[in-house]
Amino acid sequence: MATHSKDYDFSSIEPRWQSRWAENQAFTAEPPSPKPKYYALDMFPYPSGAGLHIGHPEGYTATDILCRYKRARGFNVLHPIGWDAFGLPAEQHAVKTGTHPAANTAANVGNFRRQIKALGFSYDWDREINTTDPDYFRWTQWIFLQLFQRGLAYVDERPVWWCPELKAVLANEEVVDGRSEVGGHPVERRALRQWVLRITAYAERLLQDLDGLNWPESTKRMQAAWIGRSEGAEIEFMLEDPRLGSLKVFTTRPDTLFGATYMVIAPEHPLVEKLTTPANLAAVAAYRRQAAAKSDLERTDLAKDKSGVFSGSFAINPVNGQKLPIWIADYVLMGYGTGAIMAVPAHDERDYEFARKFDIPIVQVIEPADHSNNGHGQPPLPYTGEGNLIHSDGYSGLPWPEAKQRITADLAAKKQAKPTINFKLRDWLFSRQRYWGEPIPIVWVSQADYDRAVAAGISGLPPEPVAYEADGTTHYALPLPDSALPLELPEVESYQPSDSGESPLANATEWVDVWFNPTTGETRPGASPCPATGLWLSGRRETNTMPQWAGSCWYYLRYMDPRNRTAVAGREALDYWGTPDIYIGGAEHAVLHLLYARFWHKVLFDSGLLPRDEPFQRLFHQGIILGEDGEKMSKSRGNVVSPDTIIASHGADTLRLYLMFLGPLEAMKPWNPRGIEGVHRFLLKVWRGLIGDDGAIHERVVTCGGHEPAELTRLLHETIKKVTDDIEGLRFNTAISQMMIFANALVKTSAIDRASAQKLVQLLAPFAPHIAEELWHRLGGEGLVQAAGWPTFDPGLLETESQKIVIQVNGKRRAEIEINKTATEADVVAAAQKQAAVVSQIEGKTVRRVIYVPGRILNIVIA
RNA sequence: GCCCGGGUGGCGGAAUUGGUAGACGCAGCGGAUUCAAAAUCCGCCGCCCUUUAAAGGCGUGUGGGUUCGAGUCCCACCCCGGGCACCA
Repeated sequence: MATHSKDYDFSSIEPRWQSRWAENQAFTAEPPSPKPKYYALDMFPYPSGAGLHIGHPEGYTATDILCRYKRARGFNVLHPIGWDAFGLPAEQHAVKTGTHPAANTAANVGNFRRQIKALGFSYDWDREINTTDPDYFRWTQWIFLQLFQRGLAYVDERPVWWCPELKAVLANEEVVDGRSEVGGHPVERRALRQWVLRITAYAERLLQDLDGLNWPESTKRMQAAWIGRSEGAEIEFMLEDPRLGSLKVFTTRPDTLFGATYMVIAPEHPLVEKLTTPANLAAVAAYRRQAAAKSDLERTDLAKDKSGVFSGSFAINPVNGQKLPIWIADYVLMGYGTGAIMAVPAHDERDYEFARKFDIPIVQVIEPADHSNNGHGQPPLPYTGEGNLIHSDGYSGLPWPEAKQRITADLAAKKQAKPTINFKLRDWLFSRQRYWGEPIPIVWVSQADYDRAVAAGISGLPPEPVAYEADGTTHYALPLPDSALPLELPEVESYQPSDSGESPLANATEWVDVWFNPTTGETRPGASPCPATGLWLSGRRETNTMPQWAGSCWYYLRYMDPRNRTAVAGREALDYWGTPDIYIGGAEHAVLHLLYARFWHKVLFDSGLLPRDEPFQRLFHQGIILGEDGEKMSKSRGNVVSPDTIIASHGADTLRLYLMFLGPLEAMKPWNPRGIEGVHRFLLKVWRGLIGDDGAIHERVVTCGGHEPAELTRLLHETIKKVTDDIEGLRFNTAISQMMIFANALVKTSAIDRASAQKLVQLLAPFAPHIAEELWHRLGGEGLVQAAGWPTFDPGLLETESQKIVIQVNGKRRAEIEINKTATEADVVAAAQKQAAVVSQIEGKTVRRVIYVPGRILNIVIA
């Protein structure tokens, strides 16, 4: 079955073994069994037209090494791949060419598949999935309906990013610095009806559960910061004019309440109109118009320069009855807390800046605790550090955390405050006005029809109806029953969104306007007469589609049981495979994808569908591979390296090895085209160390024992230990170094036992599987190398009788001695004192101290 | 501005709990082989002083500190990369 090449001919060896693996179904995951399982997950790619980027095989090689290693160790391995194939680039291509995005997507997937197969990854191709496949997105839609039913999906008018150039609505994450992420076109704000998922309901758990995860700390911190939990209190301020009621603010610093000198409400705050006195009407109106015109970008970018107007009204400070002027300013955001604050300029940088600009009094109420000791006057304001209260009747002298508790409790007793927790995390804007996404399986009906559906007892309804108002009528959301899934995309004439921003689906009137039977999910064209029998409602389909995140929120579940027709995945598969044992992918998904997937997973866990409440126990980010010039690879820079080129010139094994040898997996590292020769030479060295010029086994490989030098045996066992430890720790670069060291010894040795040679090949197999299979076969190995198990090392062989001790004088290395392991400190000192270099250093000096670290170092300290 | 991560030869990078800095590889230099070249093999390869060698001095971004001993720990600073950015 091996090739007949005499020298290392990767171009014939690699395809040969790839087809052999396919024929043998070598990487097909076994059904659930008592065998231990190992599930390694790659972030599946978006199949772009550009083909595989060198960064893809970096992470994929890492998981492949782990999987091949685990298979050798007897694990039942699940190593799947698929395609995250909905998305904007395919849609834009469709708009441009008029061809269906599915055609383009299929072509790209074909290209990606070819490239990935050429790298020899041990994927279970029977489990390949594609998010655009109706058999797949049927379950994406099903999960959406679970969210809907649990009251976690609702509709709302939301200002969204509209890009006139792309004629598309963009999500926040697709807008960078006021421009579209794709193409860099300017964007503006528009209010549109949107689906929103209530991820904030899970904020607390999403934050709490980060604790137990084996993730990069930086990623956990980023998620925690994104969720942004902050503890404080909502405090109610009565308005000076009691007819106007009260104003609620959120603050994390109730202890500074005596320092409040004004209030601020956001320009969008509902009380703005009531609070504005006639004299200020014009100024306020002008300011609101100005604020509304500002994009979020401008609002944050011009952050340095505070702006605002006085409303003319006052609020009453609940602790001291003082009158506080109420300002309107856009540095307060309507979307957070109550959209109103109490401003304490002495202890908040933003309030300080504002107060200085508008000449508002600044009252200090906290002083540093050690202030009285240093006696150097007041701290510079604004002072945001720790300290004790001053100028706060009844609380002065208290440390601030205690004052915070007491003031909150005292006001709470009077029903003027309540302890509150706020999150920065916002609900997830879940709809897109696009064609190439999962249709949202919802039909809109009138209130009367909704009531009829309720009366008919249809299932899947949320606790509260989801509805919106337009043109004076209210529309109610009815879910498609499971039996009507998948809801497929209709054919459309144009993929171009309308200028109004509605999805291209809105133009598919036959699909959109229907007679809908909420019990069976059946529909009939709306233009035809209402069917005579059964419950038929006049409905309009939802025309928004889901964002690209949807399909990737749960794909790791589908891999466990990808052809299941009746569930996301069968219970047995879910219980056996659990969740991935490792998930490797780029750090660019640190927040959004990983947070959204955690959210969905928790919802499904709450539905009793999943055995565990976190999807990714262990997460690892591979680093970015930069171009030769140290810059990010990009077409425009012309520094892109294609895997195809390298495979053609050096082979997949060399590419895999080199990607791992570049540096630590997590590091950002530049591509050096000359470095690849080094690892290629290493493979050649292994080949020539084991295979003679005639293509037969090299004469140094002996079958009868006793000829292999003990040194080589010891090095082999050191190598087994090092490679094993390094694979477990994802330190592939140093594992390869160690194999190189062994290869250097191999070509110098006169003899190596065949069993030792086979062990070397087994160690190499996860990294460079093709050459390893070939050598394994030529060395007489049975079957595939992965079936041969994993070599173990003999700790006894790693022991030596003598040891090297470094001799230092005053901490500087002066000599080293080789001495028996049984030597005592006195023996070592005596031996050291015979060393010429030591003698010349200590001659005529007094030895003050001797430090001996057994087996390592002897330090002689002299005066 | 705030929060992380990182600065080690010409280059990518190694270095247990603080214990020989520079493993492995690239590039470079010298040699062997060759008519010649490629490939391959052998040797050298942090910097400085020294004709050479021996010996020595200096070296992990900068400046201090702790320690018998610091790439590793502490303090201050500089530079690079990433994230967040009026969230009260």
